[in-house]
Amino acid sequence: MNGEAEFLAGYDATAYPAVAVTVDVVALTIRDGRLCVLLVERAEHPFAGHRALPGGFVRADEGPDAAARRELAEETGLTPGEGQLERVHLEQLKTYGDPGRDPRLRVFSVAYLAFAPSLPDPSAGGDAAGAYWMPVDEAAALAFDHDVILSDGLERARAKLEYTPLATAFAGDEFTISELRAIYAAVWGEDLHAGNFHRKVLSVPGFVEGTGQTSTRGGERGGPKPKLYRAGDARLLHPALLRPTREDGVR
Amino acid sequence: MNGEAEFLAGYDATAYPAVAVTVDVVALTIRDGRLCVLLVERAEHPFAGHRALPGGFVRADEGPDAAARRELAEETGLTPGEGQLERVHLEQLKTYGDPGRDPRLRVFSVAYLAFAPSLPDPSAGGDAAGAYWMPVDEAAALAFDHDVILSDGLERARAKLEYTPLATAFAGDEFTISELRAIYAAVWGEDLHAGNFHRKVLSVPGFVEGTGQTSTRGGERGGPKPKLYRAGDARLLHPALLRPTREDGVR
DNA sequence: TTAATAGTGTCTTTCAGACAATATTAT
DNA sequence: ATAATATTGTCTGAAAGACACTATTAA
Repeated sequence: MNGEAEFLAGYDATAYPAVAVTVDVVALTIRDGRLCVLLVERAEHPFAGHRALPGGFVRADEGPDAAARRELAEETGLTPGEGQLERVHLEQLKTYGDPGRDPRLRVFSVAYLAFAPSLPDPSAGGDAAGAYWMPVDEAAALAFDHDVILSDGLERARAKLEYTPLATAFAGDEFTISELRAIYAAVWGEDLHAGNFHRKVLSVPGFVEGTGQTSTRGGERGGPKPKLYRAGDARLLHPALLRPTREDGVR
Repeated sequence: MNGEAEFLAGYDATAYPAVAVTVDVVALTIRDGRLCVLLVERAEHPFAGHRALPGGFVRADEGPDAAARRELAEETGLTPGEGQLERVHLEQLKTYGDPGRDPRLRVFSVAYLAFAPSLPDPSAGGDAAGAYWMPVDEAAALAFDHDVILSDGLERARAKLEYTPLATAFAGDEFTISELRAIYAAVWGEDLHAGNFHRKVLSVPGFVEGTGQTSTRGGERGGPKPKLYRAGDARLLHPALLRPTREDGVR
């Protein structure tokens, strides 16, 4: 059968149950050295009082990418055009559409993954009274299937840090190698050897480029003033930075 | 604003334009040493006479995964329960939902990627008179945005072969190292060094396991009888088999 | 001074890739 | 016999990881 073709040729919108399409965003940032996710507090049933990923309906005149960026802007209080929101890395994660995942009607949710540099508390901007950043290891019992979505997003984020330079999306314009290492440590949940990490990062072509500048201060507990770097022009890391303690082969 | 929550609380199905959700499948197989994709011939407008990826509407009682497997079964003539269809690897690829991608109504398509061992011609089974396997390098000018979906699917497939043992999903139950190498060559579009590939495959834990058997015949143009292997229990290849001529870093 | 950090050097092991060599089989 | 293939061996260079070392700075 010519599935889609045949179906749509005879499609009558009123003959089928209503379907809604939303976007949900797994927005990650680093705060105080911990990996945090943006959550909202639900006011309405179902799951009233539960935490959930920020999200909303895809409007008729926008694609899902635009909807995700709009939702992220609404929840974080960032406004388009100032460069901040544009610097947030946003990519599609996966679509969740099992029957019953929303008790009210059939909802397909296109989930997105966002990497943001440290942002002000979302309650400051917008009307998101119940929005905040929460460490990912404390984020549980989320509404709907958002626990699964968050888990999938974290795994994707951890994998992406291996073979892309996206860790720099968590940092400011200029950063030190130590700050970059802290990002990897927060996302992967394990410490990395400082010396080997330093040499490795500088050896990957296009990962970072030096600014020629040096930080005005050393570390909080001593140490020399580190050099400053900015993101390079590589889109893939080669060779990749592989996670350490991944059990071989995953049988 | 509590995006999804607020919206859905006040959701009235008749107050919003109709939205449809379909699945489209990029089903890949190897035929005569070439990577091929399953296509259908469209009979109806729009894009009548054009080729398209097989797909169809997600029914009310099934999730998108089940819908994709059902569509694949309908187009290939494979029937569930015989093991053949179950051995096809199927994974979600990406969702496409830009306004205007279907000229009739708003359609979100959840695309899937399938790896199948060599299958009979689809015209034999089912009622898919206009369905066939076509080499991917000849598949162009597809309906809707299916060129983009196919391109995304091919890139995903090429990447997956690097760090997963999914190449074995293109092979039969038992295969030789040469056959496995031919699969890599077909998907990546470049020849691989026989000696190095052989040693590499056997050195990755859990990639393949020997059957103790030997092929009954050597190659068509001579050579010793090769040993037979089956898929091992690894779900990730470590270390990975990286593609050769990828330009460093991709700036 | 003390302790912590930045950055570099060294060594070992693993692995990728080039290349060679040998044995086996279809034609 | 000839040519193609399967399989193993050898060598070189890249790269990961463990560890050590020096220089610099905050407290």
